[in-house]
Amino acid sequence: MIASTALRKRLSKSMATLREVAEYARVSTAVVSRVLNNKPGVWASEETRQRIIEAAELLKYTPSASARALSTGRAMQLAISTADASLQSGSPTHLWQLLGFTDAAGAAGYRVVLMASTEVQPDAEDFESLLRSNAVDGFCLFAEQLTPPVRKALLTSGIPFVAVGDPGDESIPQVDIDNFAYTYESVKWLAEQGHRRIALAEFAEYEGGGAVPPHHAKIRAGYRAGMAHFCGGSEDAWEPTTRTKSTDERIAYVSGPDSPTAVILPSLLDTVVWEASFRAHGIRVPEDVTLLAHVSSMETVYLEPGLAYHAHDLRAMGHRAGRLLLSWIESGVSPASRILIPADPPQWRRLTTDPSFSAPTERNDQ
Amino acid sequence: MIASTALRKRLSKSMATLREVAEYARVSTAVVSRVLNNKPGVWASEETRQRIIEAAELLKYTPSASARALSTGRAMQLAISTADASLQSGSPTHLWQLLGFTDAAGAAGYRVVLMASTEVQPDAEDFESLLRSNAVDGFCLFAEQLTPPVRKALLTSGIPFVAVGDPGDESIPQVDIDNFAYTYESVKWLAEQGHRRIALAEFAEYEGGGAVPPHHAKIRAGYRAGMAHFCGGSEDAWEPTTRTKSTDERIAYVSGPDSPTAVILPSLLDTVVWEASFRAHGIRVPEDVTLLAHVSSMETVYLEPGLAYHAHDLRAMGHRAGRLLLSWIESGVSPASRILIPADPPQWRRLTTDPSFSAPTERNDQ
DNA sequence: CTGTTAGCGCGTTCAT
DNA sequence: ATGAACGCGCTAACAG
Repeated sequence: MIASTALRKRLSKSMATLREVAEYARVSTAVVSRVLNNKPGVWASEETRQRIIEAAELLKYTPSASARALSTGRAMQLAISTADASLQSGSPTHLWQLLGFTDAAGAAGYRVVLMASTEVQPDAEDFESLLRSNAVDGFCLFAEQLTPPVRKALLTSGIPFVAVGDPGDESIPQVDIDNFAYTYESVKWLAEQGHRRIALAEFAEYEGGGAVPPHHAKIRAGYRAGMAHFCGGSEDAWEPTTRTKSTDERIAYVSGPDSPTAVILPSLLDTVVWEASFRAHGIRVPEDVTLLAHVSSMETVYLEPGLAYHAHDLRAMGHRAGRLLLSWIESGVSPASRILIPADPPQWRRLTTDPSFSAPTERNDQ
Repeated sequence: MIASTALRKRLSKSMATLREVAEYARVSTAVVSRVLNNKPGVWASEETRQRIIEAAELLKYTPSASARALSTGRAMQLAISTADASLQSGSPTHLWQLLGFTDAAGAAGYRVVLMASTEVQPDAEDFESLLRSNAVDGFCLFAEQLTPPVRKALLTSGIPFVAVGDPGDESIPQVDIDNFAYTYESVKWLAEQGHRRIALAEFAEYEGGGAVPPHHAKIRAGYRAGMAHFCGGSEDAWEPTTRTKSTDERIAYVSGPDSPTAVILPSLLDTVVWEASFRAHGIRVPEDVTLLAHVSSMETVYLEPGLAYHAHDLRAMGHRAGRLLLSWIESGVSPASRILIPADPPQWRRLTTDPSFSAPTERNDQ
């Protein structure tokens, strides 16, 4: 086949093989392999050792990934599925987790392969066939992807995998934000600012039939625990949703005499929308209403001055997931652990060109 | 080594090899390979052919990626670098392009590997070593990543690659939005709505020393051409920047007697910010000022009713880039082409719960 | 301690 | 039309 022949020629021109290095250094391939891989028990004459290293450098030797994979049975590759609703919709949240995961993999010499999919739910068969092809050594999944069939396929195959987020099953290796403590601390901080009537605005995707996602349950639990401890309890009306509300409804939430004086919001976009609604109607932020944004630490720069924020590091989260997965792969035994990432303490977004601004009762302790 | 032994055992239990399929079907491995790969010149007795296929299915045979790669010299993998400022900052724009690229790769049987990096500028050595390791057959880069050293490394190596966006060099294979026509059409549409004084608000990252990015130059050229053709020219003051302006400055832009009556905005976030500024100061959108948002087609759902938008399909763009790269890989010859993706026609965002809203002088022709 | 050799699983010539 | 044999590049077992 012509293409094949041409290919080989091109490759043999630019690629240095282990054999070539060995010939150049006048030793056998085995020694080269052992020296370059730092195998123990090689007190090779320090002189030949240098000769080998120099030869490899001179010839720009790079081991063939496929040959090594074939020989060792390890592809040195990790897979991550894109069959996720948030990711498909462009969520930076998942992108940061993905990047953090990739960092961890790269630092350990692993590559990350993206599993193609336009679906929002993964197909178990995709995992199985990729697994059988021996192209990857482990999987990373976002929590929502861990449907019963996928979970079963992964567990029975014995392949290492890790979940990012809260899959609602503590027995599988996972890394998540500590959502309970996170929201609890948000409430605590707002209480320290003098607030007692604090609202928690959440997404409402699951309204109308869907089940409450596990991480939302934890957020609510943390909120209620905080309210009970620091504010003498809360009311159901203080848990509005973010997406079903119009500007008028948002205004109404904070206008009554017993209405909340602070609102915890779950995303940057919601924060911008709520803030716009308030400012457009003469409600001052933070003087009249304090908005506490739950955001990623990468997003804080986009927050308007006068907002409070409580940030978590999603990239670190993905990184941690990668390391957990790698520990499984390299030890061969499932860590069976559940890692919760703590958040930084809440803060005010102070940077402003308006020198008259000052956040009320500033506090910034650990 | 214990781990290695355990590994082999696990693999041999769950993986079916070509040899096993051959033994099960009582033929030689060569025939199995030919039949399963649909090689021409195989009028194998239709009966054995069936036997082979059934055997493969029964044993859940999946070819070993590394073995095939080693044998054919093709890894069936494409690489995409993450060393990009926008991507690192969480840009959904690049994420969609990435997903589109992954779609195209997956459809052709290729996997996509993510090159790890926390940097915003890629290192040429990363590409070269990955290339030498024979782990990928081609590269996809975002335009900003194509710095001189990287470009040189790729060109001299002869490895197939493609740029997404505008690298400012038409000789290399690339896929981009047709930014000239895009902005030209935006102006045309606004002119059709009755506007004559139209502003173009851009990012200002390159102000203060940086060079004007190639795609911004095209956007401006399209804007000016459109203004010259449909509005009798434009003024320099109608090209403000989006990030350096405060609310007051934005208000000022549209408040004078000769100020713009329409503003073209480059992103969803800017759109939200400008709109909030206007509404907060009693400037009605779109009655007083029309805002035309340049967004991705995936984002239109987030636009407030009353905004105009002009969307492009970033996912399709990434897809097209993937196909271009694949054509290079499979033909062996550089396509040396430059593909420009057209945008959909501008539209009003009409969906609203407020029945009193109606966009002025609606037009929606192709 | 080092060199020789046998695979890893697949694609592909060469005989038949 | 089909089977036997070789090689891709590397690692790991076995000799020396």
